[in-house]
Amino acid sequence: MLELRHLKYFVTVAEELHFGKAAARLNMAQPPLSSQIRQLEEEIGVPLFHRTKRKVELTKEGQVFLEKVYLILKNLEDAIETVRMVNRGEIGEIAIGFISSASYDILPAIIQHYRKNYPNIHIDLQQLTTEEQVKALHEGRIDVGILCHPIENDNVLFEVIRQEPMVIALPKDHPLAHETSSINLNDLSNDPFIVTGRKANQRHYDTLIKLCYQAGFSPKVVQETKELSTVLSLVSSGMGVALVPASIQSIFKNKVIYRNIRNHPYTTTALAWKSGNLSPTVRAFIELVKKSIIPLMNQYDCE
Amino acid sequence: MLELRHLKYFVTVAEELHFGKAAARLNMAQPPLSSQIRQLEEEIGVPLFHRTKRKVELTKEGQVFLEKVYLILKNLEDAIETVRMVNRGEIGEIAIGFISSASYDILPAIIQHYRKNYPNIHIDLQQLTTEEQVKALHEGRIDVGILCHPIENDNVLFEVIRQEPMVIALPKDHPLAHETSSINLNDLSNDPFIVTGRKANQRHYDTLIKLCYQAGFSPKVVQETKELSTVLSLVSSGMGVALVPASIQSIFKNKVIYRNIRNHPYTTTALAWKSGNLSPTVRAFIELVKKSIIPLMNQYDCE
DNA sequence: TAAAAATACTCCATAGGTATTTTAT
DNA sequence: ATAAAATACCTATGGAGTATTTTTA
Repeated sequence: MLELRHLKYFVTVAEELHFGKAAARLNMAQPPLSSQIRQLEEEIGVPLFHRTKRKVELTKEGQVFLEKVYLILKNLEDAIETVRMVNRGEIGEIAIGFISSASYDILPAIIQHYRKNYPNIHIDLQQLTTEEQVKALHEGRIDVGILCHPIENDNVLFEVIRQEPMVIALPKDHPLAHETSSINLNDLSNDPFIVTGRKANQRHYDTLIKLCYQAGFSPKVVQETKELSTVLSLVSSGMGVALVPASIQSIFKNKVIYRNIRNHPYTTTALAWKSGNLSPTVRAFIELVKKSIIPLMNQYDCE
Repeated sequence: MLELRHLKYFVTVAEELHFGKAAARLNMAQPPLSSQIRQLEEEIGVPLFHRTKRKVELTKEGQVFLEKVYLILKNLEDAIETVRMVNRGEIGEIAIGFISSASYDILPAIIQHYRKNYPNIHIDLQQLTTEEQVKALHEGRIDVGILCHPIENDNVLFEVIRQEPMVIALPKDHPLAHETSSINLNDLSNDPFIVTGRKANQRHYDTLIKLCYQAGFSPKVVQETKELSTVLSLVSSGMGVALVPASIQSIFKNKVIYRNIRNHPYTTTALAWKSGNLSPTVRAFIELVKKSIIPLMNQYDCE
């Protein structure tokens, strides 16, 4: 039976054109090398060397075979190296889902770090709500999700990336805009609220309703938008107030006033993935987020 | 040590996704197959299958490896098939030298037969004198030569292709043109002779001189040309007579009269090649000429 | 006659077999 | 309960070693 051994021995003898020297290079004795080469020639049914007792040379067939075998052995080495890179998560592709609120600091931080460490992975980014991400994870449309915790789903594992306070965004001319202490939500019971769309982001809407309910009132929603940045844009125009995660404060800083809330409600962002066998790419991504991103995200204190 | 065995077993298991069935297809028992696959995984340092006791599936790495291994095994098969074709002389190239007088019937017959049997061999044709061919054979510029026998050279082997009479070409209005019996060369002792160039074809020139000398006169050479066809063209114009091989009679038949010579001088065309190791292409060419061409060339009787 | 491949033989590593166990469904 | 992979252990083929012969330049 033809084996790689035969091909490697053949290449060495073809390079040395001397069975003794070739055997030395292969760290073996000359007779078994001769026998393996003879076996190779019988296997493919073609003489590869002209031998006399004095000198060895390649036949025409041997010359042709040598070129081909070089390539084959090279391809095999490359294949193994490629597979090892795949194994280390260094080549491949990853589809990442994220909620819009992650796009202001968590997502850029992750992408920047990840691309630096794994430059040959193709990244497919998809902005999706938390619920859409859970579905997409199951259907394999995304490999990992950056979403709102908690999620009520077995088969999905997660790691909390960050807990951050919810804050109130106020127009500059709002009566509460210049207080220094944190405010009570029920101070806003008569204010119009701007929210990200009920349909587009059920969870955010539900959170607002729940917090206001706990504060003893039902919020007056005047406008729904799709993007969080649009919410803030409308707040800055004086249309109303909004409940937003603290990390958004970096943006619209000079047009909108952000105020902490008395009882410190918070929101949790997590990295999620489907339980079961992870591809090396996904495993490496999760490890990198755990090791490099989560430590960076401890800027808010939420007890 | 990684062997082809491992790759073939891997492909089979990857196709069946079932160690038992794969082992059956490979005509072996399941445990050694499992052990060989495990060995492969350890060798390249990467898991290729997710195994439970109940089902087997390819890892991401395994999927990538499978594609590459398919190609590698295919390339190896192709390489072996190519080498076998080289061995049968079915692919390659051959450089053939030939004397101009062979180009009228021997060469076309050989090329036609050869191309029909070996359509994938590239043929390089070089018109050369006999002496040039002997040199070219030694220098490896041609693989075989079609030339004038005899040749005084060891290291060159040959096979006679054809012996043919030398005949005299006469203009239509020559006094001897309408005799039916063969003529004596010395009947032409006063005729002007046209020859292929002394420099271009020393051997042909020498033959003429020798035959005339034996007939008791020295020929009067009025013109030298490079090509045999030019000689005949000049004969037809009435410029003189010429000594030519009989096989040329098919050409210029209606413009020139050909007459046999009393004592039947003849010329011998042979196939020649360098002694030593022949490439399969050359070996096959020589065999084909011996078997198919030489029998066709027995149209002249030269005893 | 000297260098190098082939031959003759010996040995042991390991590919592959058989019997059995483990485990997931 | 059953199917399928893993484990344990055994066998024997053949790859590789040593000693020697053959050959030709």
